[in-house]
This record gives sequence, structure tokens and C-alpha cells, in this order.
Amino acid sequence: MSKIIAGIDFEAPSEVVARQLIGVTLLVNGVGGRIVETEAYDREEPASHCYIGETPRNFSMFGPPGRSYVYRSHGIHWCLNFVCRENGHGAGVLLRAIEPLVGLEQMRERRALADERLLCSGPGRLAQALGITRADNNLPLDGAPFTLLAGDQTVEVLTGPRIGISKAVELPWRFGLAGSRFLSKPFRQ
DNA sequence: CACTTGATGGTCT
DNA sequence: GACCATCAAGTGT
Repeated sequence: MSKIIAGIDFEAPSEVVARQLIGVTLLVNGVGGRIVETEAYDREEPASHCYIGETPRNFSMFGPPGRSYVYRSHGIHWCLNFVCRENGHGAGVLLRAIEPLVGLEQMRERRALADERLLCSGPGRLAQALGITRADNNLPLDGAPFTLLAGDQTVEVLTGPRIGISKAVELPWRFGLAGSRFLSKPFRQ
């Protein structure tokens, strides 16, 4: 049993998927770039939205792996996740930053005043630049509007604690492309 | 660079 | 009523 998209098995643990996604190209309606920062969230760990069980907000994390999970953050921003399924329980990967490569003009329009380095550097900024809304929730990642293209598997990946959470802060489940200037925050060595 | 604060509303107890 | 998987703009060092 497996669900493979762009060479990645979305039935693997979310921390494995999160690491493998670094370097993968993500396009939404043909606009996007290279994934440079992700975080893993798991059913058995209290920082995850699916820790408390299925609710109207998080139902897509309990559906098939290889789909999107989109939620509203702080009443203002949208955030995009990829759903995983490790050993039958839900999990997800939060997309935190991409290196903008395709459709720069459209991303600049959506992001108004942002300079290029801040176009997609942060989960809310990324979703805004890619035009993500609730309408993109619970959609398969191997069909429209999404395009995932396998990346270079030899890239150097940094790890560190996740950002902006208050529980399970010790888990090193944030991953980033070494040397990228598009990370939402530096990694401490 | 680090830290603080306001905006703003959905979600869950 | 408390708590956010955030951002931008502000002040301080």
C-alpha cells in the first residue's frame, strides 16, 4: 500500500515526507517554485491539529494521504499542508517556504508590497502568493490545481525545532534547504 | 539582529 | 473565553 507522488511515498511518516519534500517543485495553477522549508505534524504529538481527533476543521487530515489540508491561521492567513498516513493514523506536512521561480508577476500582484525574498517565505505568505484558499482544501496533490515535480535528492537538508508552537517544542521536525535565502527564519547550526 | 504589539476571526472547551 | 502551525510594522541593541 503506497501513495507515491513526485517520487515521495505519502504513507511514510510525516517527518520523512517533510524532509523529502525539500527540493521538490510545487506549482499551483502553474505558479510556484522550489520547496525550501517544511514542518512535520503527527497524530500522536500535541502540536498537531489532528492530535485531538477528527473535527470539522481537520477532517482532511483523516482522509486519503497525498491530499491537501488547508486551514485558516489567526483568522487572517491560509496555510497549506500535505496529508500523510503513517501506519494508519493521520499526519501532515506544513509548507513553510518556497523559492519563487514561476509566475513571479502573479505572485507579486497577490502579495502587493512584498519584495522577492519575502514573497513565499512563511506559511501565510506562501499560501497568499500561490492563491491558496479554503477551496483548495482536501484536493489530491497529483491533479489540478497542483503540480509536484521531483527534485534533486542529494540536497543538504537542515533540521531544527518547529516555529510558532507551544507544545512538543523539542521535536526537531522543521526541515530546510541549506544555504537558501528564502527560509522564513535561519536554522541554528 | 531581537523582541513587542495589534490586526482579526475560526475553533474548541 | 482562551488559544492559536502568522504577518507587518514598530522600537531597541
